[in-house]
Amino acid sequence: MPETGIAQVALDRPLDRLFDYRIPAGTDLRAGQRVRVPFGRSEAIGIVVALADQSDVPENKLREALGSPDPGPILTPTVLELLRFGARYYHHPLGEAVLGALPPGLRRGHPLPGLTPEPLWRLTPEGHAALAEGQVRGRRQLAILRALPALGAALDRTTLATTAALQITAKDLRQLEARGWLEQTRAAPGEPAPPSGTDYTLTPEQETAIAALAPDDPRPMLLEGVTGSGKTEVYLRMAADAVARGRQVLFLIPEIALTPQLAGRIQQRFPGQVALLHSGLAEGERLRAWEAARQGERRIVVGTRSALFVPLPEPGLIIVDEEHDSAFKQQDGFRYSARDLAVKRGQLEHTPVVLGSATPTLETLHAARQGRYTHVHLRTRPDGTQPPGVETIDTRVHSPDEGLTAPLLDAMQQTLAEGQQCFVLLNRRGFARVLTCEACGWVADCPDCDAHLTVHAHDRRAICHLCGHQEPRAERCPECGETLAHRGLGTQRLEQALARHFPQTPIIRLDRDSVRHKGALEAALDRIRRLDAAIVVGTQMLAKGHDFPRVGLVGVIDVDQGLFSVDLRATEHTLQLIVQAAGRAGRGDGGGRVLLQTGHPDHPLMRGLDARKYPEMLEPLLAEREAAGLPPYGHLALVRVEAAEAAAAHRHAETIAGHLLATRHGELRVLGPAPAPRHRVNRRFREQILLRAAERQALHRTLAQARHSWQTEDLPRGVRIAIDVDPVSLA
DNA sequence: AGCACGCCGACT
DNA sequence: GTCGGCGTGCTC
Repeated sequence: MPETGIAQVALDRPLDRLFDYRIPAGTDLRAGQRVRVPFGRSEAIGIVVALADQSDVPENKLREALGSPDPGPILTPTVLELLRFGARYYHHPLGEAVLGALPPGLRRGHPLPGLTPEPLWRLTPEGHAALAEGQVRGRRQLAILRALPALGAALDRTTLATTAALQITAKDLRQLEARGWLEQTRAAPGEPAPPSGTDYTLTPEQETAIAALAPDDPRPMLLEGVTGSGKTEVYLRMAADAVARGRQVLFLIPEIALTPQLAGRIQQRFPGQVALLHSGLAEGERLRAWEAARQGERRIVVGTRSALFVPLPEPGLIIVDEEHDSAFKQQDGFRYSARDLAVKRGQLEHTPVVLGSATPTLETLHAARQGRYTHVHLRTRPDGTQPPGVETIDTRVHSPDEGLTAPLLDAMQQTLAEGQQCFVLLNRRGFARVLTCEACGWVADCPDCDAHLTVHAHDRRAICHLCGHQEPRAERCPECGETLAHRGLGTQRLEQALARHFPQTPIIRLDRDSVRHKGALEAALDRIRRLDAAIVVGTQMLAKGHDFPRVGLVGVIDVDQGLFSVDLRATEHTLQLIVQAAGRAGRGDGGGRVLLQTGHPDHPLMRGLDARKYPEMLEPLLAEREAAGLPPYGHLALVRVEAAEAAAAHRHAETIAGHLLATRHGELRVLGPAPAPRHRVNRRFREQILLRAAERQALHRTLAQARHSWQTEDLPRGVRIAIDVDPVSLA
């Protein structure tokens, strides 16, 4: 029987190996190509990872591949290499990593979509006139027309939809065309549209930053710039250069839903050339965007974490905006950091990487100081304003009532009187009210998790934020029969308290609950931008990337919570939050104030707070990390063991720890096992082991060998083990 | 992970 | 008498 070779195939199973298949005679399979294969009693879709002449698998076990849905590879060699690296680095099964990099449709074996060029739409003179004369009646139509630049430039449907924050169908556009208000034009790739307005002059710092991007320097560039310093314009110019050189740009952002403005701005600058990729897209849309990027049809890919693995035929530049954002770290399954792997991808593709942030992580700053990254600063804002300083309010002197102190209320009063807005931040998500008995101390807990149930203002239910468990809200204490009270402060309650203090002032709440519905965030952002004096209450979400022109004051209700928490990065994250929040204030005229309510105003960390000196502020943190051998000076990995019973979780965690100790390399500490901070979640118990190594290599060798040894011995089934390399949080 | 095979309780 | 519980074993 003539042999044409062996394909080594990655499959979407949590199995840490590849499967060999004979390539059918007359068929050509290549690395990166999808294959349909018989697997056990059924079939599966896999990706050919490598080809070989022969296999170690006994001849009688080898089976033949069934064929490929594609004419050739759909993943480029570099993306495949990146996935192999990632699977090795994060100690995750290759098959899950590789198949996870595909849009869901392709993973299930659907054919690649055909690409039909999307038309661009622009205003006709009649449309322009109709808009100017207020003849456009429908709200929807008005929104669509308004989203278009006044004259000339044209946008595709998706760009229009992002800009207008609407679902726009082809039918909507054809209707407007029939009215004579819109017309179609052909896509003309290559030329970016001019920056908003006509004469956007770059600051000298922006010019320097752009000039500093040397395509042949293998080092990533840290672009450190305060909020409002014009990082986006720098990105756009760099992207335009790459596109002009015939290259593609990969632009990673933490969360599209929170920053529709940025995505819209990129799309407006490169009409018809942007592929937008995020989990909010419908499956078909996502698939088409992916394919358009893969074919080189779209020159700019804007996307969240998972967009990192999009194959690009002509890569030229990778940008990671808000590089400090923890959304770049996947928190389950394949726990990769898209930010770190973006740096790796840049190396593999020989493409410059730009990491931008107002508040870079300690790791990034450290790398920049060591010269592993180039470092460019944008210190001034094009509009000449300065981020405000930070003031503290001593909560031991001014005791808060429902979270609010008198000095904060006074300052808000004054700010509102000047026609400016106040932002009030509650720095922890899910910090809502709990049901408690003031007589005996009973608290309503989740039956399945280590968590209190929280109550929301509207419905009559109590909810667990960890597992979603719901139950009717009890009125009386099951222990002693007393009437139950609602304790604790959530954004909802804060909103009510503020409404009592400022009955005449519009109050907008911005948190995960209030923006759950489609378009709710856009509506809220729009309302904030339209209003003058107003109060906005919210979580961290409020401090992220939005441009608000009239914020005169930012108040942080309980800064201590984050600043003095034990978790590895809590302090760093809180400092970032404060700086980002300060960046929201004082963008307009008249400066701005940042007020922090704290019980420790004399703490060195508190006294050192200055939003204008972010890196200096981190010095004490860096010193602490160095002394403790923590990142960026040491390297961490977390091994979590989960089982249905507490004793089993602990026993097996001990076994795993034993494997780790036995295979220990270099300077490596095995800490634990200890119950994980949230020991019980969803009726399962979790133990964790922390590994700390001076050298990265020691960590990886130990993990690889220990994992091998615990996989070859049989652990009972119900026990699950997850490895988190470079964990963002130890919780 | 799926998906089967395999040996013990309450039902048409 | 069987339908079905989820324990363990394998997938090129």
